[in-house]
Amino acid sequence: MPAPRNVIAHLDMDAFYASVELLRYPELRGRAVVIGGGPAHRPVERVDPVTHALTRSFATLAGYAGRGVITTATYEARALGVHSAMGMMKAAALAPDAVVLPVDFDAYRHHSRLFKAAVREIAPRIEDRGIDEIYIDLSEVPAPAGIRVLAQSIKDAVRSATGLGCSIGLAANKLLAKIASDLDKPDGLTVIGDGDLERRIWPLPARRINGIGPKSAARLAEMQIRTIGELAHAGRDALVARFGKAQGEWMHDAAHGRDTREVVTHSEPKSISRETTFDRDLSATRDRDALSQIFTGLCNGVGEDLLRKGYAGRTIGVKLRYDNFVTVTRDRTIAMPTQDAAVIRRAAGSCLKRVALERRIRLLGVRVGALIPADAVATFSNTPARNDATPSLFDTEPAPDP
DNA sequence: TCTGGGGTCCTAGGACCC
DNA sequence: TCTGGGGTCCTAGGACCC
Repeated sequence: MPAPRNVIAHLDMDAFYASVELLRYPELRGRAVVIGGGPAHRPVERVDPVTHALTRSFATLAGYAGRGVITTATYEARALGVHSAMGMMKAAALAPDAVVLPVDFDAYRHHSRLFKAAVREIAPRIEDRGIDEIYIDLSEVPAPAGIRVLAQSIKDAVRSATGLGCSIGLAANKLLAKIASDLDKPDGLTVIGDGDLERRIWPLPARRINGIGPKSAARLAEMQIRTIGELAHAGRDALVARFGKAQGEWMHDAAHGRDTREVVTHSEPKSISRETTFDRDLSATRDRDALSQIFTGLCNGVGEDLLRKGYAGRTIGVKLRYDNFVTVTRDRTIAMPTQDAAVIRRAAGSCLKRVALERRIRLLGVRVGALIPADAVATFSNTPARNDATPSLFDTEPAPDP
């Protein structure tokens, strides 16, 4: 009888958005390409009237003006120092000749479904981690030729289903599998076995642990902790003293490669939101009409999303970001879950009345949380809500403006 | 030339309840 | 007329991830 094994894979698509774009524009292969910004930078196509040959002209970063960040860069662009989340204008200074393409989420979602379906054919237990990543539980999947061969067959299946490459990390848990998938990108296949922790994981920066971000990394650096190995030797008590019990103990365990999280094959959404950053910062007084229109549009958008996805929610909130990048949120819980844009707008409008509107605003968002499936609303048992501002049927007051 | 949009989870204080 | 205490809900902010 074979010993029970725990085999977890983390699969990460290589430069996903950019790679999907290269499927349609193969002439860009080998060039620095970045994805980001709005539809204004769509390539212009021209058919020669005589030869009927199709030529496309692409926008470059040099001609880019406006707000926005890079969502994905090809490896050629990354070699020039451009990376995701970088402002477009900063990227333009580094790589003026890089081609810019607008984001096309519909296309990425389509290819996302394709690659996940291909993986599911081989290994049905997968956990969604967004559009371009999954964890795969391979513990029960037969691997007569070994797990490396099994992982390679998954990579092959993804490529034949989509034409796209991916990197896979294999380990005994999600934490190590995630680190492993990043070790040999692109087109990687990395196995982290029981004896590999000290040699392959400990030299890495602490930041590579999923859950240690820039703030935690900076605080660790203050303690002279920069690598995962240094974190492992830091001592539980010192970490608990600095970060609190939960986070300190978690960090210590993570540095020792310990992680007991399951692969979660199904989850329900907790919130649905829409937000937008304006082309220029808006004033609540001078741009009142524009702001009001945007606000209504966001509420309608969230309402549509709730309807389409089949959810209703009772915590309605707004988010504002001022010109100085300070962000505030306000929310309010109503008695009955809703998916009605007018109800959302009324509740969100009342939240808006509780924020300062002196500074100029660069972002406005609307969120609905505490979701339940829409078909469960009829049987929703209403725990008497405090602070309840649900408008009744008799409430004829017009919806407040922002 | 600053810094998107969609999410999740955690913390912490106050209200409220038993 | 100093000092309960545990549990849940609500709200605001923050860290982090893709």
